[in-house]
Amino acid sequence: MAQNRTVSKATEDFGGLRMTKQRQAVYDVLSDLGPQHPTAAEVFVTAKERMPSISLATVYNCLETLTGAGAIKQVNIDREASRYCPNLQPHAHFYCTGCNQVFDIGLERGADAESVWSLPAGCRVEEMHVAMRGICGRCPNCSTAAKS
Amino acid sequence: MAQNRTVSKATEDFGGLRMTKQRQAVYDVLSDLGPQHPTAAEVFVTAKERMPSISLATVYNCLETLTGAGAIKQVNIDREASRYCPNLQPHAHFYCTGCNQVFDIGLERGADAESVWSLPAGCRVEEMHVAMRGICGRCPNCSTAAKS
DNA sequence: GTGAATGCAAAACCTTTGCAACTGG
DNA sequence: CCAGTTGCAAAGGTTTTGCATTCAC
Repeated sequence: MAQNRTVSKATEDFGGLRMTKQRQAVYDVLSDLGPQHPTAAEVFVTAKERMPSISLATVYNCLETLTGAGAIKQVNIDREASRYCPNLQPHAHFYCTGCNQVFDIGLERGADAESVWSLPAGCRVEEMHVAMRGICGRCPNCSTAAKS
Repeated sequence: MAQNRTVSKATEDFGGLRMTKQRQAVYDVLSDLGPQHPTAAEVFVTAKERMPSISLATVYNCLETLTGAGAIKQVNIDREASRYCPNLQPHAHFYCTGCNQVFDIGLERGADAESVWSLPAGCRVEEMHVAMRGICGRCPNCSTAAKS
C-alpha cells in the first residue's frame, strides 16, 4: 500500500487539510512502516532521519490531525503507548504476547463485526475497536508456546 | 464466578488471594458501582468514604490484583483513564459520546465474537476487547443527536 | 498577508514504585 | 511469625500545552 507507487505518493489530499511537510513526512513514514504499527516515538525516530528538524510534539500533532481526518487509525492496546496504522479497511488487531508484534486481522468474507452484538435499539455505532491478545504461532517463540 | 451468590457478597474467595479489608472494599465498591464503569479515581472516592485510611495507590494495587485474579475486568477506551467492571460475562463496551457513559453490550444469542474475524491458523486468542463509540439514544442529549 | 502549524520546553495526566510500617493466615 | 500488603510521596512514561517563530495557502 502506498508502496506500489506507479505514480508518486507525494502530496496526497486529505480533505482540505493544510498539507505541511511535516504532515506529509509523518504520513509517509506511517505508510512505509505500516505493518509494524509504530508508536508515536517510533514514527518520530524515522521521521527525524528524513527531516531532522521535526519535533516529537509535531509528530503527535500530525498523528492526531491525520487520525481526525480519517487518513490513519490510532490503535490502543491496554495502556501501552498508542500505535498508528495506515490500514483503513475494517480490521481487528492481534497483539502477540510471544513476539510483541501487532497484526491486522481482516473480517471473514461477508461477515459483519457489529451484528454479533446485541445493541439496544436507537443506538448508533460510529466507531468500533477490536483488539485481541494471544499467541500468533508464527515465530519460533510462538510456535513453541502455541503447542502447550 | 462469585456472581451467583444468593447469600452475602462479603468475604468472597478469589482463588487463594489474600483477602485484605482493602481488597474486599475495592471489590465491594466496584460491585455497587458496577454499571457506571468507574475509574480508579472514582473507586477511590467511594472506597475512601467507607474506609478513610485507604490510599489511591492501594486502590490501583487492588484493582490490578483483582484483574489478574480474574475477579474483575479492566476496560480501556482510547487513552482515557482505565475503567473497571465486575461483569465477567463476555461483553463489549459502548461509550456514548453524547452522555459520556459506558454501557455493557452482550452477545447476540448463540453468536461468537471471534468467528467473524479471519484469524490465521495456529494463532490462539486469549483475550478479546471490543469497544464502540457512538450515540446511545437513551438520554435526552442523545435522542436528539440520534435523529440527525 | 494571515491564520494555522511548528519546535521547544515545561506541565499534565494516569499509573507505578520504593520503602518503612503493618497484618492476615 | 513473616511474606505479602499497605500508605505515602516521589518518580515514571506518554501525551498535551503555551508561546514565539515560521509557513502554506
